[in-house]
This record gives sequence, C-alpha cells and structure tokens, in this order.
Amino acid sequence: MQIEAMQQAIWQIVSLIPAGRVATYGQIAALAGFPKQARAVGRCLSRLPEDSQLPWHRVINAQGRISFADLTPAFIEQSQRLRAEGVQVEQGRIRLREYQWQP
DNA sequence: TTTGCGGCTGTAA
DNA sequence: CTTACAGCCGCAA
Repeated sequence: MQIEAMQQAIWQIVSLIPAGRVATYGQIAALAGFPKQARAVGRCLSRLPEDSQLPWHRVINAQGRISFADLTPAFIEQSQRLRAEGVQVEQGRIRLREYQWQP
C-alpha cells in the first residue's frame, strides 16, 4: 500500500468532520479503510502545513483527550480552535459521548 | 541494519 | 486513576 493513497484517504475523511464535533485517530483510520492504523493518521496530520485548511484540531485520541502534552503551543492551539467552534474542553479532555462525530 | 519513538488503540491488571 | 503489552509502521539517528 502506498503511503500516498493512505494519506489521501485520511485527508478525505478528516475534511468531512463537521465543526463542533470530533473524531478519534482510530476512527479516522478505520473510516479511511485502514483499521489499526491510528498512528498513520497522527503522522499524517503532524506534517500538515501551517496554512492547511484541514480541520486537524477535530481529531483527538480514543481517550477523548488532546494528544499533545499539556501547555505546549500545539495543545493550546487545538484547545482554542475546538472551543471556538463550541466544543467544551476541560483539562484537555472532551466528552466523546457528546461531541464524537457519528458519520 | 537495528533501534527507539511517535498527535494511537484495545485489553487487562 | 496507573502501568503494561501486543499490534501497527514510517522515520530519523
């Protein structure tokens, strides 16, 4: 499998996540057709350019937490972006019960 | 060529 | 709540 194709599929799915909702890495991987490839999603998103329009901030880990160390710039950035679109973020945690995207 | 480490996950203790 | 561990795998050292 080409990393190219996988990347395409991942971007495709991530772009579908509506504002105000979140999805997990594993969820994206599965929807893109690559179960067990959660890390590939993270890898892929970490390489996105600054000016990317992809809503990378709407992707969090399976524990409903932001996968960046607390207090890091990236962590703050993601938290703010999510809150800006109405997602409640407490201590880097998001309630999947309420905000997880159901395709 | 091997190693260690990620924006991970599900299961188990 | 925390480790631990097996899966998974590209990538830099």
